[in-house]
Amino acid sequence: MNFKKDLAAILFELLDQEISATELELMIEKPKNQELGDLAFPCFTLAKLKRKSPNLIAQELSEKLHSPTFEKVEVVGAYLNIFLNKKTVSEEVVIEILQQQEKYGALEFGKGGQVTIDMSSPNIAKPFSMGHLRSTVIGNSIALIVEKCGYQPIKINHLGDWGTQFGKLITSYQLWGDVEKVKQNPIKELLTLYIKFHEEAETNPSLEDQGRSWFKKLEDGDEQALSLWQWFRDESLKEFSRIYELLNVEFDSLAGEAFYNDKMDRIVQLLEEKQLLVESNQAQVVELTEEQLPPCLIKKSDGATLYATRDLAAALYRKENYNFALSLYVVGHEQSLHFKQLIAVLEKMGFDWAQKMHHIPFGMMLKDGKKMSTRKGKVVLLEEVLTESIAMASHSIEEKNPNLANKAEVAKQVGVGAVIFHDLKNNRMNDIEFSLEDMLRFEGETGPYVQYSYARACSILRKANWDSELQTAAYNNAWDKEWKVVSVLMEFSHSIKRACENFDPSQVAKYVVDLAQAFNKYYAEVKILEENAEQQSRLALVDSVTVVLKEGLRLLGLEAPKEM
RNA sequence: GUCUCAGUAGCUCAGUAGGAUAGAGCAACAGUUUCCUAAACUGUAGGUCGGAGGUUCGAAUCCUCUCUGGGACACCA
Repeated sequence: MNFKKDLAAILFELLDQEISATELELMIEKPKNQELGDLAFPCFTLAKLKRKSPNLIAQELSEKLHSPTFEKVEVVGAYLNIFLNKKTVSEEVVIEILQQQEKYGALEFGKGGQVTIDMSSPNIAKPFSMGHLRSTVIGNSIALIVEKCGYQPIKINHLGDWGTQFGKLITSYQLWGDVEKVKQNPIKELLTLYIKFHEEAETNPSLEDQGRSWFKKLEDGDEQALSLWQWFRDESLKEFSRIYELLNVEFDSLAGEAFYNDKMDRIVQLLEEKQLLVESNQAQVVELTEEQLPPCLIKKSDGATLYATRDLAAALYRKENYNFALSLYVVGHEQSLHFKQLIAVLEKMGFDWAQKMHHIPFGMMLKDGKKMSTRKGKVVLLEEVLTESIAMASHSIEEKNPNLANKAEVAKQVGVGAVIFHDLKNNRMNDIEFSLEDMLRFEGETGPYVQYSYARACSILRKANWDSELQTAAYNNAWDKEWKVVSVLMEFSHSIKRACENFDPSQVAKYVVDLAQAFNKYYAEVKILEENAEQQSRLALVDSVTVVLKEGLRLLGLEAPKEM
């Protein structure tokens, strides 16, 4: 069902095989405006080759261009505009969707390859902020998209569960902590203790030493330190899992920073063997002057390891355990330099698979135009936002559909959907100014809008007692009013491909909005349930819209309630 | 200072392996429900694509310079 390819093959012959079909296929474009046609072929570049005016070439080609799938061919200036046969194509598309169901749009180019995705990665004992939301939601959608393209995704939550802050936290807990309080509200209480530590440390610098010494004990395997650390970790994870459940995100691995503690010596040793380690200001670094990057710090002057060391160990571990085809890191753009260095060091070590690693950066969540900081307490908590959004969805339901059966469940799906969609609909690199108002908007280009479109379509099928098994109903209309919808339906796979190639879920988000818009227009214009000869074909179209909307939403991590 | 990302309608953004008259949503204004869920649909208005050069049949898109804003740049992650 690749009409571009068909057209390219025909043009290849008509142009005396002077330009390859693949090249021609790349030249074919979609007209800006559907009234101009479904496919367009600009003839400007042919002018030199054929030594004729482009307009004349277009004219000549149009006279020779014939195919049963083309309804007509028009010439506008140097453009060859092709109109597809609406009836043939529409029936083909609709039947394909109804037969393939949720498999529609799937691709195979990733067949079998494993893709590790480093995502979410919140810090233990700290609140799950809006910043972590981005990594979680983008990573989750990329996992789903990559899977749709044949890969096997492995979602890794690289937890921030190690570091000097745990020494500080243990110190603070020993001095002012309370078991019950922590159990009741772990993250909030641990954060309070962490903040208190910093406040007290300003007047009592010896606390810093205590913190360091507790972290040393932790590293040395001190039982008391270790059990406290384990406890903090467990309690934090319990709380995170509540959020992950709301977001409907699961992980294949929770191997965080602590997991790599015993795997770093090997990296340092390897670097030494390859003579890449250089001493600089008492620290051990890998020089990256040829790569025009600042040196990468491997060991501090006191011999302790660093972030980069840990990530090197993690990269190697992932290669050896998953033998990834791609290794993705969904981490904020602030860390771009770090990942450039990381990949450069691995390449220097002779690991050609370093090229399979990709940093997937994204813009920041800003508050008043500035980065949000945990210290100033100016951090927005994701859970509060989600709760608020669900409440708002609930309110809308009471207003618009009070007789709905499972209100609470639907409110959750819609409320959470609004938040996720808001994050995914734009290019990842854009910074987002935090605005509850924008996030909880349910009209226009939003998650709820798409979900609503889906619910409407489902409602029609329900009213019609549509039997989805009837995949070959009589299709007998002109497919004129439905053409816009059909032409969007057939673009699904293309949007998935783009999303996968660029690791960009917004491609799918935009697609799903396009489809919802086309459907809503159709819905307003045509009375679908009208009982006439063409009713069955309209219902088949509506059914195929529900299939694609639902699958598109799924790829973004949103649910699709049948009623709302 | 170096590197990096961004600058398109009042606001939020699409569009960037060069193509036709630069598109949506929100907000504003005017409409649409005896009829399939109005979380919808229709219409009006809104633009020096930050600026200046260049490349060419053609530039929001590519190159150079420049202005503005965000971010990163050695012992945090």
